[in-house]
Amino acid sequence: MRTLRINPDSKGAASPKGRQTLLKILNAARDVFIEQGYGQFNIKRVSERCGLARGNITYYFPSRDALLQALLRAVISGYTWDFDHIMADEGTTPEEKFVAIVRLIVEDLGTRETSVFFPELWALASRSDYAAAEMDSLYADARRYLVDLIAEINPSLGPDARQAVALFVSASLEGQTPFVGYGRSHGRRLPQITNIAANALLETVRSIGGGDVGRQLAARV
Amino acid sequence: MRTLRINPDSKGAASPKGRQTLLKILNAARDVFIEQGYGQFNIKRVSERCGLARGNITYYFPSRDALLQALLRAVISGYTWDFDHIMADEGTTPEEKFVAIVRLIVEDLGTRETSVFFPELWALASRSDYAAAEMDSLYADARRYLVDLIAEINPSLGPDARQAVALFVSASLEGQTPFVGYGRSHGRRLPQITNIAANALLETVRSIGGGDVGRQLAARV
Amino acid sequence: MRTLRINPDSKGAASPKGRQTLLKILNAARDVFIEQGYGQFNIKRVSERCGLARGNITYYFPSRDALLQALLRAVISGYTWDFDHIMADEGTTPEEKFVAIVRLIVEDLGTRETSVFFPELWALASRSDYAAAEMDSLYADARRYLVDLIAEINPSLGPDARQAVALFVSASLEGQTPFVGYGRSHGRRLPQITNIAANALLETVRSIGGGDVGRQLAARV
Amino acid sequence: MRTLRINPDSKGAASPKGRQTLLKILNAARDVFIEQGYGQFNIKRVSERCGLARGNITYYFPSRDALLQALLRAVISGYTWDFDHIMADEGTTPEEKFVAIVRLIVEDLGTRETSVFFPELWALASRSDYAAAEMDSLYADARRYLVDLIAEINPSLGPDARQAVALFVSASLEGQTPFVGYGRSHGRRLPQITNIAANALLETVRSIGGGDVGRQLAARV
DNA sequence: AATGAATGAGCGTTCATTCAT
DNA sequence: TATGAATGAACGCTCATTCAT
Repeated sequence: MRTLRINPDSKGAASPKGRQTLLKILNAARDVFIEQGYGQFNIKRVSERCGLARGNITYYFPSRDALLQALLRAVISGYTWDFDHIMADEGTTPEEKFVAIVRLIVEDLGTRETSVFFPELWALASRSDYAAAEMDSLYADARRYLVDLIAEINPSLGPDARQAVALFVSASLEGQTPFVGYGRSHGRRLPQITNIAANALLETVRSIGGGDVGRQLAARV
Repeated sequence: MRTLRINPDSKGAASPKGRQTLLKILNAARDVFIEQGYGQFNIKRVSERCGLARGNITYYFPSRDALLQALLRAVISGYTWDFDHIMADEGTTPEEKFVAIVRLIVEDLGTRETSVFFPELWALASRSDYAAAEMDSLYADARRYLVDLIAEINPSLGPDARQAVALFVSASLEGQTPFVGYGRSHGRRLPQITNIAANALLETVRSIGGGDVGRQLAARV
Repeated sequence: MRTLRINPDSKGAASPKGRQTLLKILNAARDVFIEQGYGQFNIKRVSERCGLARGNITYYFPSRDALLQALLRAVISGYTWDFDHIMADEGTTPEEKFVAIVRLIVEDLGTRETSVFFPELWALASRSDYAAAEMDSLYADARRYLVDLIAEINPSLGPDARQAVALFVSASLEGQTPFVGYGRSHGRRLPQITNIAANALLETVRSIGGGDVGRQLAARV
Repeated sequence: MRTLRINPDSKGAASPKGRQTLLKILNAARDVFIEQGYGQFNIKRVSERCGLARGNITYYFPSRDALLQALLRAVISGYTWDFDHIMADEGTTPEEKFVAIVRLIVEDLGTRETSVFFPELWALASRSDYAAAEMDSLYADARRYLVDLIAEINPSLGPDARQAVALFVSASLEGQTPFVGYGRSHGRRLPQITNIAANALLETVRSIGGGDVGRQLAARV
């Protein structure tokens, strides 16, 4: 399970004890959110989970919504996938790096936390600008790596096309979650899907046409 | 907006008036679900939406959950994408049919209903066996068409590999929803993504290796 | 199970079909009352029990209370214990008749209906004048027999004393219900208690002092 | 009116203020139960009675049923009749003690609380295991004193017979409640019935045959 | 006579939030 | 900081009752 990162300007984050309690609350919040979903996510359950009085939760988070926002930020902050060491590895080709990243993402979606958290986040993003913004920043981050690799693998793609292809690749990978994620109906296919994804998306990046992808492809089909 | 289909064994569908009211409730329920999400989906809002007394909602649906289930079923029943006429068109190649289906799906995800409903459904499926089952049956249905076309386009794939590839294709398409769906942060890229998806996935189906996909691919990468 | 008696001036009691439905409702009402208690006694359950629409129940009984009253009367009407043949038996002494009546009453309290119905009725009588009146008339009826026998067994007792002793005897017997009635915690002692009651109460009637019982006894102790 | 005893392991009894509020709630609950009966016993009425918000009642008692259970226990705990000083009086014979206890019980049943509470309890005991258990423990307590006295008054009775006779005596006394209790139709006869009960039951204990009461008596009648 | 439909009041329960200590 | 206490709004659900057909 990933570790949560406290937002430094949270209330109570000044003293060491405050920081500890903050973490206790956020961890409990994460557990409740993962185990019971957004629908059952409320201060009462969180307080029971971490053994603190309800009043104390509101001391740190003035409202339920504030807690949820802090939770989203904390979870998402912990998610910056560990792509850096993949990128830094000098002995590997861009293709190999691309495949490694794809594999990392797909395998991650086999964890309970990921396969529960993200669908909730996507749903939330329809209602909450805050959730939408957090979601955005997370994926923008991940796409940055993809864009760089795509540029190397397929130099014929222009900047916008690279962005679009990275978006497609990223969304394709995320889309596997509700189907082969932890506990989902095709969960046993996760390894198989991992391989398919790696091959298919690498091939896609290699072969997709140059120029303005959108217009060119529109003509072809 | 799609029309809802009443489950014929719903209670209260005895008289014509009852059936009309049932539909009124389901429509209101759909609206609330789409506009406010699962979190705000409750009988009070539904009753206000359709101008009926709260008690009358429970007359038709004995519990909030029963209403939700009926709603999921009704929405999902209306969703059997209109693939039949695509498949029936004798002048088109399997590749063209495949691309047509891909386009149909991606374009559909640009509608408000789809881009709100499905993420909620995916999140729900983590908690509710019922939602999971409905979700499953819907996608199983859609994949059936894909499997047939994949078999024609790439005859070297065995039955299980076809299933896996169809699953990957379908999930890849669905995965675009939270990113380029209606109102989502990259919504303006929907046409571009549509083209990329069509080309990339067709290419994937064409070129993906025969035999046991999983093992073969595992070896290649 | 005793049969219920319809109040002839009930609505709908005119036609044969009406009478039949009335009985169906009352039987269902009795079952619900016995099986679920006054607290769960409501029109919905009764209607489900007898398979009639709720609207139809209110056709016969304009209100829940009216149904309850009719039920009480119907049950109580069916309860006039069969004392007449005991009293008519010419070969038996008054003592034997008294004991026979005591036994009949105590044994009856071993039935489920009796041991559930009467405590509910006693509780009800605190709140409802109607229930109190029905309860009164039932027991006044039963006491009439006792008073006659007591007069024969112990001629020294004046009219008021006879009434008081009969009241004590009757209440003593009823009091066994919550303790040795059907399903109660000392239910297995019912036969034993029957014998004790028969002997003790017969002895009581025989030996209790003449004159004004109240004053005399007050002096003795 | 008797005082209620708080169950020491009740929730919310942490601070003095909490304990005070708990008592306020229980008192209100008792009043509602006595004045309006089990049928009208609900949290809203209790909250109105004690001037607290409904939510605060559930803060102390998580459910209506928990409140009812606490109420039963509190009322019953307050009921351990004051028999000890009667038993301790060295100048009185067992007969006199027996009569004193009988009088105490019968006179108590002339209070409003008793004559309303117990019939409700007996009815409740048919449905609720909890009520049945509480009822049981209360009466088992009371019978213990009777059994001891019976053993002294009539040494020929074996242990089981003593139990049975005590049960009969206790039930006979309780049985007077719905008839001569406070507000009941024969309430004016309470003093008269007190005397009859005292004499009759003392005589019963004195004269009832030794050996196995059940079998012997069965033979006699 | 009987049904299905509809209403509205009422209650249990949950829960975010406030506040005194 | 932390807790216990208290509030009030909201919601699910039950149910008696009314009414058109």
